[in-house]
Amino acid sequence: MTNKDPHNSSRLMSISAVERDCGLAKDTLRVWERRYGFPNPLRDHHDERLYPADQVVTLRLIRRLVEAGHRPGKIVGRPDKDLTELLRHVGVPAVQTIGSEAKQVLKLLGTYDAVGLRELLNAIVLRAGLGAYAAEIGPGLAEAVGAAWSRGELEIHQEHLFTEQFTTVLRSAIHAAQGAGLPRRRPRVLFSTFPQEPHALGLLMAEAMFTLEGCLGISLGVQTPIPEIAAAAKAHSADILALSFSSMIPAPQAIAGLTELRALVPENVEIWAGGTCPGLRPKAGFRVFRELSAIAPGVGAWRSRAGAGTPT
Amino acid sequence: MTNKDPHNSSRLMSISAVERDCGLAKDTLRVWERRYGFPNPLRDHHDERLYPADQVVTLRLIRRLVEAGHRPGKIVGRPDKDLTELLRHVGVPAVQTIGSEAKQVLKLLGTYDAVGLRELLNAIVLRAGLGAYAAEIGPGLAEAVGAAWSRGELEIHQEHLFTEQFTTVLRSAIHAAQGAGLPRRRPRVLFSTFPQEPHALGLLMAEAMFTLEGCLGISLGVQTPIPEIAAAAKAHSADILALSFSSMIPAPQAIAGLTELRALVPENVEIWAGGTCPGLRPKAGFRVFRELSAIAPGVGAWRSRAGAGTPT
DNA sequence: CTCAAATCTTTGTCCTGGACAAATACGCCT
DNA sequence: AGGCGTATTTGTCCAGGACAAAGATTTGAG
Repeated sequence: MTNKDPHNSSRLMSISAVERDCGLAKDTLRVWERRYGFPNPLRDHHDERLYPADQVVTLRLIRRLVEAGHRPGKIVGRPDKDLTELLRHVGVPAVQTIGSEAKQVLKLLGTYDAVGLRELLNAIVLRAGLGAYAAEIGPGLAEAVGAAWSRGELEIHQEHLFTEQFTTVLRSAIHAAQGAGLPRRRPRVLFSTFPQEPHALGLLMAEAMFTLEGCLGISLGVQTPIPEIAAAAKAHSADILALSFSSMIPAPQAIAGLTELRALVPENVEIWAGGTCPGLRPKAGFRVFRELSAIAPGVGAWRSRAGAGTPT
Repeated sequence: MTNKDPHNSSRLMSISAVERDCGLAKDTLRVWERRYGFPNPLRDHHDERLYPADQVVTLRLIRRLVEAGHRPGKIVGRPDKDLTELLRHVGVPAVQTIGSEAKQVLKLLGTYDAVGLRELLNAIVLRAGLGAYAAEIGPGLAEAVGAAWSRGELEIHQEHLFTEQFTTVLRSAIHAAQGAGLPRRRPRVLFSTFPQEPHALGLLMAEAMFTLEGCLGISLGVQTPIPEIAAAAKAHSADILALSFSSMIPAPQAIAGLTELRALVPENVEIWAGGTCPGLRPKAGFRVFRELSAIAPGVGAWRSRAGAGTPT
């Protein structure tokens, strides 16, 4: 067996370590090298790729740009300077409004202070409220952390740590909101993602927005096969199916899945899609929410449409 | 581009879907086919593999056996009957003592009832206590869920859902225990895993055990590079580094990592390894805990060794 | 008889280079 | 401007070979 990995040492990384670090498949790394001449790794004595640290950082920049909708052919091989310039124009521009919190988060991640981070996030959610935390501050902080990672200022496991703490705080805030005064009433909303989509963050943020509107929420977790989503919708007599997408799924596949789902559930069950999937357009049979803030009015509209909004 | 996936339909799965389902790398699936003649997928019009559902179930059985230490060469290609027979002899044998809870869990997973599952787990942790929940019931339930998955009675996303709910409940119980009366005192324990190890469950169960002993805990999350573990140990002046392993990491690599870590931290910092890594043996420089129940006496021994056990 | 060192076998990961369909961009027409 | 057909880009898959790490087995020493 040959378990290539320890090469994190001495600033040279094996292809599997780069795959873990950058989230780029080995096949993709190899085909980019063939096509664009980058990355350009060294080789060990048995011709296995060894990626220098600086190329890994460049790959991180590329990864972010591709996620934001840029095409590899246009950017792979360009110097870091160009890439950072392009990156300036992507992402949430509201970073300055949460600049001080973001700085604190990065500092806590730098000192491996998970507890401090959780306390900070808890303080933020208490001060700003669940809505702002989920819809504005959260995405802003995630953006800041992702940007720091792509600049090489953070390691991937620190981003994971942030996600974990952020998720924990958000989940418990949702839980608290569900238990609080406000009586729960329809729509009954079912949350999940398609099998190709492992990201839970967007889903959870959506869940927060629906919870604030007093909806009844049921989370299936991520990566549920489409037939099972339909089955669960029936079992729980859901009114709305909320599906979250990132750029992991290409838009046509998302649309195909949504259409398939549409055919499996009754007409009166609505399908709402959201997330950061470049090029996902609304079509007959489902709605697309590009902003979390659009959820609240959407729920209001649903309730007017549905009549009085029958309790439970 | 060619994003192979939707083939979950019609009971035929693409190689990438099987990889996700079974946790077996595409390369591994192909080389098993070449070497052992199994799996034996159909091909689509462009010679791409299409795995029938029954072969996928067999692959799940094989996956579990390999995880438990069996060698592929001895079991790949054997009929399901043999595999199920072998599986009877692996895993926690205490399943009957928690049979009724396990049955409830499987039922709740079957009806996609995440909330009910969380309530059940919460009830269990309150009744049985954190220690029994983390050290006995948890592993037993995880075992039961994994076994049901390998028998084809559960889909992989349902196992994920269980893990998520179990983790949430455990985390909040740990949190509650930390806040409760019992004053926290040394040893100060730092938790993490090596970069190749993404499983958080074992780590969290260990954290529960240490918390019950009144230790000061710091979790770095999973997949921390070794130099960063050492740096965090220094920054937090940890007394013990607790590392968790599953069969994702082969034993020699775990030992190499532990030895590397040993060289990076002062002599007086102890390194404790645990988890289900077949063939991980204690060596000079670090201890190996095969059972969670061994942690409590271990902490007691540490405190006697360290003198009175200085507070904070 | 126990344990460690040396030898043999098994096994997962990496390699090259080719292929193609899905995804996207572009140009055209209404 | 917006829908449709064509051209280009791009990620994933394939075959088949190679090898070192992991594990099993044998050998040798105390």
